[in-house]
Amino acid sequence: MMNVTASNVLSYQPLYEQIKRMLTQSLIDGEWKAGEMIPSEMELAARFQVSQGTVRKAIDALVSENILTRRQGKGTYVSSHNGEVQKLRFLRLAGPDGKKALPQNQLISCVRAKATAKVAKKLNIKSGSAIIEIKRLLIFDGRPLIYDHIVLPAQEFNGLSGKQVDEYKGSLYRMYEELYGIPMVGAHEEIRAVEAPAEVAAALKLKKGTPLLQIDRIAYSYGNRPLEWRLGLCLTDYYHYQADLE
Amino acid sequence: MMNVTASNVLSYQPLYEQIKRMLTQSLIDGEWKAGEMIPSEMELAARFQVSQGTVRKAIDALVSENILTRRQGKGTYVSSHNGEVQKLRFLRLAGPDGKKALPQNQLISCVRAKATAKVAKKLNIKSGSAIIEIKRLLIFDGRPLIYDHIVLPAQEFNGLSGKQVDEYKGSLYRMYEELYGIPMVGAHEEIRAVEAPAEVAAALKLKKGTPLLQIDRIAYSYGNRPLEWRLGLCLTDYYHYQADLE
DNA sequence: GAGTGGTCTAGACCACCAA
DNA sequence: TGGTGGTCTAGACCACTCA
Repeated sequence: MMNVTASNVLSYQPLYEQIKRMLTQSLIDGEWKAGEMIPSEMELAARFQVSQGTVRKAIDALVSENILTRRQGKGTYVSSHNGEVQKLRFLRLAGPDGKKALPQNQLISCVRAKATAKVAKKLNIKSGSAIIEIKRLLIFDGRPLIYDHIVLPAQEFNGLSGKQVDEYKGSLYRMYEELYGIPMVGAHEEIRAVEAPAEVAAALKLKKGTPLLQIDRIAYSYGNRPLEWRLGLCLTDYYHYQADLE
Repeated sequence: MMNVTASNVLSYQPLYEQIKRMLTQSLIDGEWKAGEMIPSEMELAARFQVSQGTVRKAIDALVSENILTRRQGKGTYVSSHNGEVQKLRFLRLAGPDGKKALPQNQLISCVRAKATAKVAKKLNIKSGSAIIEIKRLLIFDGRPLIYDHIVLPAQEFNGLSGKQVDEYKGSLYRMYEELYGIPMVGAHEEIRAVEAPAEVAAALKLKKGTPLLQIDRIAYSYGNRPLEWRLGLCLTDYYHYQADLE
């Protein structure tokens, strides 16, 4: 067994933290891809020369971050944006009944461009780097409610085209995963109330100046690596954004 | 030791779930109040006739819900809204730097009234029950940014007056805890973008119709008991609402 | 030094799933 | 039936706090 007490005092880290980091590294290296099963707890315990309980605690932490998913009797899997529930994982908009539903997707444009200083900062890339810009409408119950402006670093999403966006009706995160091997595991959102700009008002068929919910989102892959910036403008007359506090 | 396997198959619940429920009941019964230390893990293990590890797992669950707080070397405490960090627990509004700060509080009114059907439904009380209505401004960096309308069931907050609201500058949740023994442990929020009504626009010194973030919050005490309804209207030019997704 | 939470182990047994 | 995750135990030892 590993000698716990001998670890460097100045950089003391519990064993399960170290194992958590090693598991994360394996995910970054692509040893296990989204949707796949990882080795059993006993196998991992043998690999890392620790007890099953310690591996379990490391996995617990990753499960609570929605990075891994346990299925009793089957195994532990890499979380993906596939499946009915997972597909809506990052969607916080719900109807009057509090229920969420996958919207329809209507592509407006998908072009290559160069990153402005503002965008470069959001994506942690160099100003002027190649980016891909997507604009689209999201349609709930037949009503266009969200105008999305999405920016991706072109280097990681090489060859992405509007055709692909169309094919993956509405679920871009599933597309990132399946076509580019990039699973998004978290996001940070800043929310404001703004007046609808002319272009957006026209697309959503609203009067210019109508109040809209502006959701400024940066999405991250493993290791807090920002790989998508998204600015959504939402009409919140029928639908609303929901959050739970603890 | 308790016989785990003998528990009713139809209603099988892990031991630690049962213990979690018993701990929650003790909190509801007021055995331990906000800010107080609960018995040590060994003491609880002896009381419930289980191992320390099982008590630990029950406490883990309550800690992850922010209901209990561990302090290594000292003990496990009932979470409260006191203290610098805890005070801002339910505040999601942050400045341009992403930092949160406790706002100043300016009371507009505090009156007794009867619950309309809408309010009664939110607070799960009978229509026509006595309620307390508070209106106030929250002031960040000298700017009035939030117009709050707060409704409480009068039965649980007997004798609450504007004077008390003033004394607990801005931190109502601390007041609920200290004066009425009611710790809020969670909340559900619905967020929309709306036009400022005349009354609110005047109070915040804005043009009528300015887009504001409307935060409709129900706050809960132990056992998901709703005890506060709050409708906040926020100017989000300088500050923004922030959320993290996983 | 005594008491608390935090980590780790080894092993037993249960619940669930698939073949 | 065998493999997976899930629960529970008993005991050792570490890290932290405070008197």
